[in-house]
Amino acid sequence: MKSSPVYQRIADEIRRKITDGTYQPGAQVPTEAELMATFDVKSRATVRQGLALLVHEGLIEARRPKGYFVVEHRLLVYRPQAEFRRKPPEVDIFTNLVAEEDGRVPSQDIEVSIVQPTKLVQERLKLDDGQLAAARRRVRRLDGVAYNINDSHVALDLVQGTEWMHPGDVQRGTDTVLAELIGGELVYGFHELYLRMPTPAEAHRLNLGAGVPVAEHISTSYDATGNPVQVTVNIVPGDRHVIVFETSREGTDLPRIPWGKP
Amino acid sequence: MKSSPVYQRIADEIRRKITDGTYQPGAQVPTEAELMATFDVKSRATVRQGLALLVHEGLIEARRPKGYFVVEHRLLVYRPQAEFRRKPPEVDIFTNLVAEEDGRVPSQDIEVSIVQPTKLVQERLKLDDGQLAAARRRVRRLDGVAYNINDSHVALDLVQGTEWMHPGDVQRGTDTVLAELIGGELVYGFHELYLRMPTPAEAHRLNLGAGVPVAEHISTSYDATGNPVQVTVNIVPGDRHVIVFETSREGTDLPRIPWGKP
DNA sequence: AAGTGGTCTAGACCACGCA
DNA sequence: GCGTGGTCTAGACCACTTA
Repeated sequence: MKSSPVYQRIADEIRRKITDGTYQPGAQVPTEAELMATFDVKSRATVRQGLALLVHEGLIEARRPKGYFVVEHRLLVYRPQAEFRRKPPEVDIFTNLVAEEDGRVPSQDIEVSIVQPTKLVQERLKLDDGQLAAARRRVRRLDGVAYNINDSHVALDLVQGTEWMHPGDVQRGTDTVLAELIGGELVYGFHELYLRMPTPAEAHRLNLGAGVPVAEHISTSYDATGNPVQVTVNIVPGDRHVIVFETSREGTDLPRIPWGKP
Repeated sequence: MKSSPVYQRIADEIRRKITDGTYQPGAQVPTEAELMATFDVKSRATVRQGLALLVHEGLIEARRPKGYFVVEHRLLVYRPQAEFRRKPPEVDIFTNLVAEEDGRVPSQDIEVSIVQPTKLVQERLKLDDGQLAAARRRVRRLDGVAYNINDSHVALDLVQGTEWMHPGDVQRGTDTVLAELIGGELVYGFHELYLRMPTPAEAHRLNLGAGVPVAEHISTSYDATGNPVQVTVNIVPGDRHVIVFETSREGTDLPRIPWGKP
């Protein structure tokens, strides 16, 4: 049995007090100076190393010049398949989510452009080399703070000059527009979730703390003939969302099971 | 325009070379001593601060005494709903996953116990206060290295003395056993994904690097009458898995869309 | 103005694993 | 043995925010 480094013991002690409830979410933990005293450590670097551990675990955050505080999270429900569960999709998934929260005001920035598709998009949409795509980029906010990033892509020749490319809210829903254009509903969704730490650009756009991972959610929508129509890349921050979906045995109707936050 | 701190510039420079392919996955990045020279920095602490940034972004890892290296990931497909897509589930989801990889040997440690249910389990299984649960804990490995952790819970009185509590492989599949016990299939699954950094215990059990997030995947299975039967908590490391699932419009059969890794 | 964390210096000794 | 990163000391000055 060898003893662990001092900075580890500092982190372990504070972590224990967080998980056992001694330090509640939102409460302040000791300052660097206090920790130097209680652990009889001679250098700030040592206690800072311990605190950095907890910061990168997403347990605490620094609020200068107050000190370090236990983080508190308010999670929204993020439902990848929601668009398939109501017909027609009279409301956007996002506004639907927010309905479950009270008194917070949703908004979104929308930006539409014509792009050379990335390899990711090209592969999933089965685009020919050189074929262009239209991109509809959204940042969705609640009371002004960004909640997630959502970039949809379709083949340019499908939507050029249509409502899909309107850089603002589309009342009927963009999926309805797409359904008209292809002459049929989007009936099938394929979802991939990649878990990783955010890039600095994402962390900046979404105001993410140091210990907050994201899911890169790539959703590909198909029509009834099995052709891919739309690829959407969502960046979903782990500190604001719980991702929720349902599955059922083939040939079975989904029972409606109410779900409240745990 | 104010200039960024030195350790930021060091991290930015190396990150750029990783994302643009100058440093390929598995390649070594400059050592601390080399970085001190090229950035004309006087203290190891400064370059270490920059490298720590990249470590916590999951981009590089230290291999003592060689230096720092760009991480490389091999992702397995993790399909939360797989159990609902074949009948009977002749193979376990996990062994099914591994079938998509070649030449790696799957194994699992299984451990069964009787437990006081956690609040998480109690709520989802709708257990009465004091009602006990059975837990079936698995660590699933590939070539000996842990890939994920999987703890299933059911009401004790449902499975006491049955095959479900056998602490080893159950050839017929535990879901088949459950179906027999309740006299009907598990037809519906409700899935919650929480993204976070691992606890030190999880990081140790799964051998996770510093910048690797996990998904806590809570899957609740229901029978045809809408009663919850089983709650499974999976810890899914982001550096070894892509989480994949499908959705379809109500009343629509899923087309079989083949999927290769991107 | 005071106190917090943010950045950086200039050293020291240690632990580990490869040649 | 040698070079790597891991841990720690003992300072310094700065930036920010709130009281």
